Amino acid sequence: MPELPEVETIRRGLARILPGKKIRWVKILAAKQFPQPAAAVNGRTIVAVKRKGKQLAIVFDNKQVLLIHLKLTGQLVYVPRLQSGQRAVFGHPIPFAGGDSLPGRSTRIIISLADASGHDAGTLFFNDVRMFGWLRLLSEKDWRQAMAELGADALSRQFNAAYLYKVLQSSRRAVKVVIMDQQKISGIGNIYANEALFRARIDPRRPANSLSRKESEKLCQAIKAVLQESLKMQGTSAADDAYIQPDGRPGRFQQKLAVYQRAGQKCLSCSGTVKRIELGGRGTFFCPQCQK
DNA sequence: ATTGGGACCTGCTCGC
DNA sequence: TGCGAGCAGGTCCCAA
Repeated sequence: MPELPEVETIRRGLARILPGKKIRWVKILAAKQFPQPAAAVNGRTIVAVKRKGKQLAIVFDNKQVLLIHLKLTGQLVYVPRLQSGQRAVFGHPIPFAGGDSLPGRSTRIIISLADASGHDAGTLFFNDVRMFGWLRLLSEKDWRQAMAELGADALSRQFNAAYLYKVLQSSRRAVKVVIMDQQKISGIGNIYANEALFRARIDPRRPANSLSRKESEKLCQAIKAVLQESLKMQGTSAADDAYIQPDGRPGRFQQKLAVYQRAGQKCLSCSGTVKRIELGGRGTFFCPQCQK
């Protein structure tokens, strides 16, 4: 599922492609996911692609913003210009896109692009098997307000040990649930919450306000480290995971996962076994021997 | 106020 | 072999 490293990888990919391009037309196949008239963005030129937490923002020349949340299975795949009638075919299958060509079974929105002179400049496909993701066209003001409602981005300078300690002190919910609360810290989802807590050797069930300053610092460093390492490997395309980059390639950080989806397997740092429990209704993986 | 649980969705896996 | 139940999970919404 796209979390901070995956969404940032997508942002970087799109930032190389989209700025300077213009929207020719938009085809909305799932109105629920983009409940505005497609014509609202026609003719707009893209000036930037931004991100906070797990949300992407395509900024237009008129300051309006197309805010995108991929939720669990959303994909943004860019296909360069094709001959008319030709379908995009990749050298490797695109998970959940309905095969190795686009549009696929799970394509929900198609955005046709043009270069500055109005010629076809490729197509952006929004695929989403489970249809939880969404796109919204917002004014700059509404976008800023939506971003202000998110907690500090986990890779920003604003998110540091002191910030995390303060957040943790404010709740006695399980520490894992709290670090996944997007209103407190944005960008951390189930994979990296599990991985960061393992690296920091902290039991995910502990009440957030039971962590010392020292433990908060350790956890903060673990969060930053795991997010940065994953980003270097273009994110995690785990089993059952729809995440791919805009060019269709998967990420590689799944090779580095220490606990996520490793229930029953040997802990990588002790003789124990990775255990799976449920916390806040979500699968939680940890090593009961290492994590206290 | 905080917290827990269901709803939203689809495709895949599993058991009968 | 075929079918239905169960499961996965980010976020929102409601209820206790």
